Amino acid sequence: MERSPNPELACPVAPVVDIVFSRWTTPILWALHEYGRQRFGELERLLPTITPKVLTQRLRQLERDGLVARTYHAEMPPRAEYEITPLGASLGPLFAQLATWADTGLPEVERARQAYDSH
Amino acid sequence: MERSPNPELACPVAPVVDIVFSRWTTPILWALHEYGRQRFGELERLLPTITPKVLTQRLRQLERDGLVARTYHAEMPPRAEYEITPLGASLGPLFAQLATWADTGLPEVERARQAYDSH
DNA sequence: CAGAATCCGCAGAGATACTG
DNA sequence: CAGTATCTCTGCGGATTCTG
Repeated sequence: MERSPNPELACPVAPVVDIVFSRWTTPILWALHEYGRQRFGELERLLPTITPKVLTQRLRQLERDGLVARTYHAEMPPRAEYEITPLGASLGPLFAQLATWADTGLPEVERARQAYDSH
Repeated sequence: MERSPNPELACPVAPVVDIVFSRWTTPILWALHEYGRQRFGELERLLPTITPKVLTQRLRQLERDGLVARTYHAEMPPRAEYEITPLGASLGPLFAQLATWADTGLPEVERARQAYDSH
């Protein structure tokens, strides 16, 4: 088995992380996956602490990466709707497994932290 | 089905992301998982672009979270070894599924980006 | 060798205000 | 309503230096 000189690049997980697990992307994808198609304002209400600027940035990134689809209606008032794409939905099992790991993993992490913090 | 007021907190994936997918954590875990127990300098060599300060920070975080174990030998010269814990190793299937998703997902993302960038 | 300490730059987040 | 336009500010991360 040959040693790769740079696991940072060889690590097959790293590129996915940049796409799927950057700031705010998982809560956005989760909201769209759970509650279906949402308007911009609805997403703002679902994610109370995000600012419109950042929400726009993340939605654009997700749209560019093909995980989210945007449909814009130039009515008055304007209407923009966001929904998850098949590619985005294909992350579902992954998120499910992540949630499953969290069930037992997070408590263990919490215990490890308390043990560590009390020297 | 009741609507949670804050998917950012309700999203069961979010807390895991902070622990597992913060900067440099996946390449480090990957390296320890692939190549087994490593000394500090060996990790530095495996991750050529990381600085010792950041490597130390991330290793401390991973140790505190119980994903990595550190054994220190106060010899001369000193020797510190890092290995993945059972908890850290329990992320293996997750990483495998992530890598599997990458096989088909990354090319699709790439196509989506090119389509988006050419308007 | 394995780090700690310090200084520094800057990308990205947040707050606020404005527009088609 | 669905964003943009500025501004500010924090925290990550890099570079450098020092030590047991």
